[in-house]
Amino acid sequence: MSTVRKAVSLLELFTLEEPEIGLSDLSRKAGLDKATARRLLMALAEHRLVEQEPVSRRYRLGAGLTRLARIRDAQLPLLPVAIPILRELSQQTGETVHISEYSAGALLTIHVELSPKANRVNVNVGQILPLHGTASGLALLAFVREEIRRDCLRTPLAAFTPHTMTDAKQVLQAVWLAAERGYSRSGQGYEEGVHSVAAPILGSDGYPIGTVAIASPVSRADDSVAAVQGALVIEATRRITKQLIGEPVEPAERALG
Amino acid sequence: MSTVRKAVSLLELFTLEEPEIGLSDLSRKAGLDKATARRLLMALAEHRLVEQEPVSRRYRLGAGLTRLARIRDAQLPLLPVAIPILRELSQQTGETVHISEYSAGALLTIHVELSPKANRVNVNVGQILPLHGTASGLALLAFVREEIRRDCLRTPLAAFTPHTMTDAKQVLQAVWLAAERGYSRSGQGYEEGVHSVAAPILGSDGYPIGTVAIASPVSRADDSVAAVQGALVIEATRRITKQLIGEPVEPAERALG
DNA sequence: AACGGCGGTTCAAATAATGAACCGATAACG
DNA sequence: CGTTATCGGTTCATTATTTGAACCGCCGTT
Repeated sequence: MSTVRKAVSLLELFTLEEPEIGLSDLSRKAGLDKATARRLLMALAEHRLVEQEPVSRRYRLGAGLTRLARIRDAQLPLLPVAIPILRELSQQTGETVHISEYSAGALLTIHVELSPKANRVNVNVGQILPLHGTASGLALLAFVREEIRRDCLRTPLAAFTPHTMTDAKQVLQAVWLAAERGYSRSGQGYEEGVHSVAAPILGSDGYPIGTVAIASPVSRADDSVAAVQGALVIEATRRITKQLIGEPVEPAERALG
Repeated sequence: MSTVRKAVSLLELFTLEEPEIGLSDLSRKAGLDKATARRLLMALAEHRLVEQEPVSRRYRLGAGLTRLARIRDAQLPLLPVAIPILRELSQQTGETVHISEYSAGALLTIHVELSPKANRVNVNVGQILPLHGTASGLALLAFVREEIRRDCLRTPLAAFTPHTMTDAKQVLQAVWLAAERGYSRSGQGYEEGVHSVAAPILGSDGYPIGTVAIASPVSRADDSVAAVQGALVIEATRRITKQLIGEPVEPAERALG
């Protein structure tokens, strides 16, 4: 494993639940020697990607990350634009709504608006979603470049639940349906008991840069609910796309059977 | 130079002005071989710290940074709390206001509210401020732990303008004055023609975690203006501190002559 | 006082990083 | 329309960096 990968994997040990970690703990969790972990941390600290709490001597993520993230967000300010729209969508539907960003062949969940209901779907920020097993993934596949879709479906498809579609043909059917309707649907393909509906956010080139999904307990989902949610999620993503680009964007391509 | 440092220095080449850079360009700017730069970028991309624009093949900062920054900000949510207060402060004074975070022995500027006036001070997000040459630095030094202050003033002090105080005794005088008044003042210590007034934001332990500064053209600054700005910047930092911690915080220590 | 865990350091051995030369593709030029 | 330059990307023998077991001093517990 390259040194850089090890260093970054150290960064990824910090979570919302555990934002400060000591050296020994950190090295154990990363599977690295203490000396190695320390050298990597020092290098990261030099650029403020981590910092050390002076009294406890524990490490935490550094201010440099805030800075870099702001540079990125200035270029592609997804969250500030999307969050109010997601909140509204969550209120309209009473369900958990999450937004994911497409990056390096996968979807990364970057924000969640939780349903106020006691029986709700919980989604974590930072979660990586498989393209073939989630509504978000299907919505993305329905509008990406043909080549990316092919690459994704060529590799063997992992099963996350007994309901996961692992046959490429089957997935393609769902993708075609999503391309036609404008929204995708997935029942328990990634997590048991979770039903989702999703639509893509388009970039200025007409290809998806991410997705928005509404996740409900299966007990509250049926065809008519899905149709309503589908229409709402399409509207939400259109609004986000429009605000992001400054004008409505048409999909550059649609998966067609 | 360690591999990690090289990798991070690649990240730091991306700026608001140039958020997308090609491989050759990137390797030249970093002073690295093209092959080396590429390997580093691949490692970073694997963790989504950078991503590659599929068509132009140029690189840009990745979504993983947004995610990590959100974890950090959840722990220390300076900006969301501070920005509205900074904006107000900028409107009250008509001057440029900036906030910096203390990390690893230096101040990093994390947000700027620019003055609406034509003749204004421009400050860039991401800029690192020297502790002895800026009002922000002096405000910090006035309230940090004795040991940090000593360490800072022991090393030779760089001169950024003919006005920079490079004598530790002289700097200490300014620090003492700042500790007494609650705000610091610096005239052209870092940039010609810039006058600044600053105060510290305190963490729950009573030590500064950052500073807020009001930067004016020297032509608009005199003793009475500075006194007014000083009172305003103290009030702003107190409000930020209070919102951050949940209650007012008294300084743990003051530099005293 | 003995113990165990912490953060941090050392240095010979082992492994990973390096970069000059190369490839094919694309854009610019006379 | 060939020539040239630059792009992103790759290769592999050479080289320099990373590695980790053992060590330190420190602190709180037993």
